[in-house]
Amino acid sequence: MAGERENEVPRQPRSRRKMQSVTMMDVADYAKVSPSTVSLYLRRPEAVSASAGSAIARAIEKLSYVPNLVAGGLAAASSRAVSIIVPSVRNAFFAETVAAMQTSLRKERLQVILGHTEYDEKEEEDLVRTALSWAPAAIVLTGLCHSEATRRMLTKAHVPVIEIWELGGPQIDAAIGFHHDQVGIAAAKHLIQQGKRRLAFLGARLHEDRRGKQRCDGFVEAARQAGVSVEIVQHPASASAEVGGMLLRDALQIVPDLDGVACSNDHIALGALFECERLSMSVPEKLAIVGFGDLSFSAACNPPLTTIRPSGDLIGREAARLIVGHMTGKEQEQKVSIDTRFTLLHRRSS
Amino acid sequence: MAGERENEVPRQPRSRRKMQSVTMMDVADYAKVSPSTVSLYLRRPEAVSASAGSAIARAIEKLSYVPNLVAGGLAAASSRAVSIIVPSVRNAFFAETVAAMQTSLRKERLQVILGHTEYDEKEEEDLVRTALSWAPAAIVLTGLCHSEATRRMLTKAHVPVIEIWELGGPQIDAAIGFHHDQVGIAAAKHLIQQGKRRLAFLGARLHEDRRGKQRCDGFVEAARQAGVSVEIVQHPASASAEVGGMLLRDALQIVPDLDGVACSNDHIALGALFECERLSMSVPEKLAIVGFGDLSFSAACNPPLTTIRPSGDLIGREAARLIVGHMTGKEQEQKVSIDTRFTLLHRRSS
DNA sequence: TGGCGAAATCATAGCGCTACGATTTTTAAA
DNA sequence: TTTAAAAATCGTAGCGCTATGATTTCGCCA
Repeated sequence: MAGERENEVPRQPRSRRKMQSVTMMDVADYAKVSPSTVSLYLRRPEAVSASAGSAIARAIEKLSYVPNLVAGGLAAASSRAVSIIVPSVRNAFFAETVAAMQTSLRKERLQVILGHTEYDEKEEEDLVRTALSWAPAAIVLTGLCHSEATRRMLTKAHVPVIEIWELGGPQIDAAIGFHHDQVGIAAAKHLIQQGKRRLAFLGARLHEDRRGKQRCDGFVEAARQAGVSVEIVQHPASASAEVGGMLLRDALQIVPDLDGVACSNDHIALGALFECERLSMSVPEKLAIVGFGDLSFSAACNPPLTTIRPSGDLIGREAARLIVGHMTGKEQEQKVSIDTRFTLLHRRSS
Repeated sequence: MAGERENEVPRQPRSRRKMQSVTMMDVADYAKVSPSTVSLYLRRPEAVSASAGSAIARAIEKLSYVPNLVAGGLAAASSRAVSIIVPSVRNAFFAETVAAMQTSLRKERLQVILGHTEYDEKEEEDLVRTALSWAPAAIVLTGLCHSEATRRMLTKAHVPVIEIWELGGPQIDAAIGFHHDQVGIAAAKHLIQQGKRRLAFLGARLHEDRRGKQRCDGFVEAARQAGVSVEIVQHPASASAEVGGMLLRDALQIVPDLDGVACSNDHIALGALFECERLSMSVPEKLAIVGFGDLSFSAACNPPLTTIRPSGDLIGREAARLIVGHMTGKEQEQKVSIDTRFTLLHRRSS
């Protein structure tokens, strides 16, 4: 890195690896203040006099100083990083939340460190362990279900933990999300209200997708309570339009006079819609379809898809708000839980 | 945190904030070796004798020691973090790459730090600045176009830089991706081969989406060279099925006897497909449609969508490979460029 | 048994910054 | 003016770890 070894001294006592060429010390020298003042200025500009402030600002500009957050994190015993652990960013729901969080956190100069569990509890445990070694300002996890070891590490570490996208179970610190069983209930009630009486839930990967399963359970429960026939048709693969088509075919085999389906998400619903088209089954007359997610294509289908929209971005923004509140000491409450709700969008597929 | 202040000394010289309760020192004491040996064991287990190794392993297990990567990063002048800056993770393409990278990097115990530019060059500059203050092992950027300040910072910082998802321009260090103009050319050639002679390119947000624009340009150029009529129809909003429908209507207004369209991505193509359905326009007989991306729904549409598949995951894996190679010193080459190619999937929409 | 090179281990000096407590300067009240 | 209180600034001891070079231990042959 820095080429500082070729000088006249026959042998230097120690050749140190340097991280950066210009440090806070250099800025302090240039601005004729002490390093502490520079540090203070960087963290709480309002605590420094206007004259010192502008001198420091000029020095930073002149030397193009970039603070070393790693050193800062070590000294402060907490880094300006937030660790977010989601099942997968390929999933549009989580991508939306991650994007919203990152946007909100950036304003507070917090960085997002990302990890994917791929729906594996052991992987999550590992990711949490690594996350902790970064001494993050907060850790964000998906869902309320974690291994015992994960919970133990988190409670021992004294890091604020936020669990997102699920509500209604034992939470570690804060939780932000909604009740997935209520989504299922809303879908069932809606279909029944539309006069449908032979229902099915089309689900992908329900053995791994806890929240999908909750929606399914809510749906089945509500249908049963209303005295309406209901079946669960599922497939172990992850959700896609192809799987949706297959599931609808399977469902029609089991319940030939099927007249309403709820799907674990809009990918499945879209596939079901395409399958109806292929089978010349009129939607919603012969079969009503309700999805989940309100994905990018949902409003543009033929017919437009009735779906339930969660607010993934709101979850992200609220999580960021909580983290920032916690850091600034405003938010004292630990065990908050925020219900971000969901909306049923009644479009023409039902 | 650590409760070490209640001892007999009337007043301690300094109350220090502690990051963690059990440090490498504790492990060393427990295992009866020096801290250096523990550090060595953690970084290169094979350099430590079997007896010392197992003693250390036992100590780590017993004390449930979690190494502090922040301290490690400071001491080593480079952290085990890789900063990835993409326009948006909501975009399925980048989500796929990010996911693949994170999976590959995890095996080498490298963390992903994520940032979104939202297609804003100034934002990118800011993100790069912050990224640098983490002293990452590498920085991954999207595309080859960056502000002058960004380039300056990066070259000055001596960090390996990898630019992804674009090839064919001046690159900083390594670049991994493909030539987008060739995608456009492939789409045009394909449509012409199918006997189509009145073409249009349906594009969303082409003013911001550089790579979409490149595909568009390639398409138009190839069509012109073949002596085939071609129009560009665009919309400033970001890609969605709704915009796709609108664009197709616009296109038909401009070119009533339109017989082939290429779309800036599959969202647009899907919208066009739906619009055809509404207009009772047979696909591919009256109108052939080619998309880009091979998104989750593309194979399941009616008719299945002909599209061009980039390999987003391969880009991610290759990037990870390069980074790891660089860290271990295997990969010496700087200015490599890796062409990950693309595939035209001829399905029934053309 | 001695001696030598290789392997294993160690002691130490920071990496760049922040928080603490102390000191200096400024402000306002007496 | 004096003086207390408030505001601004400073000096410094680590935060926990790694890289370096030095030292010790080991394996092996003469």
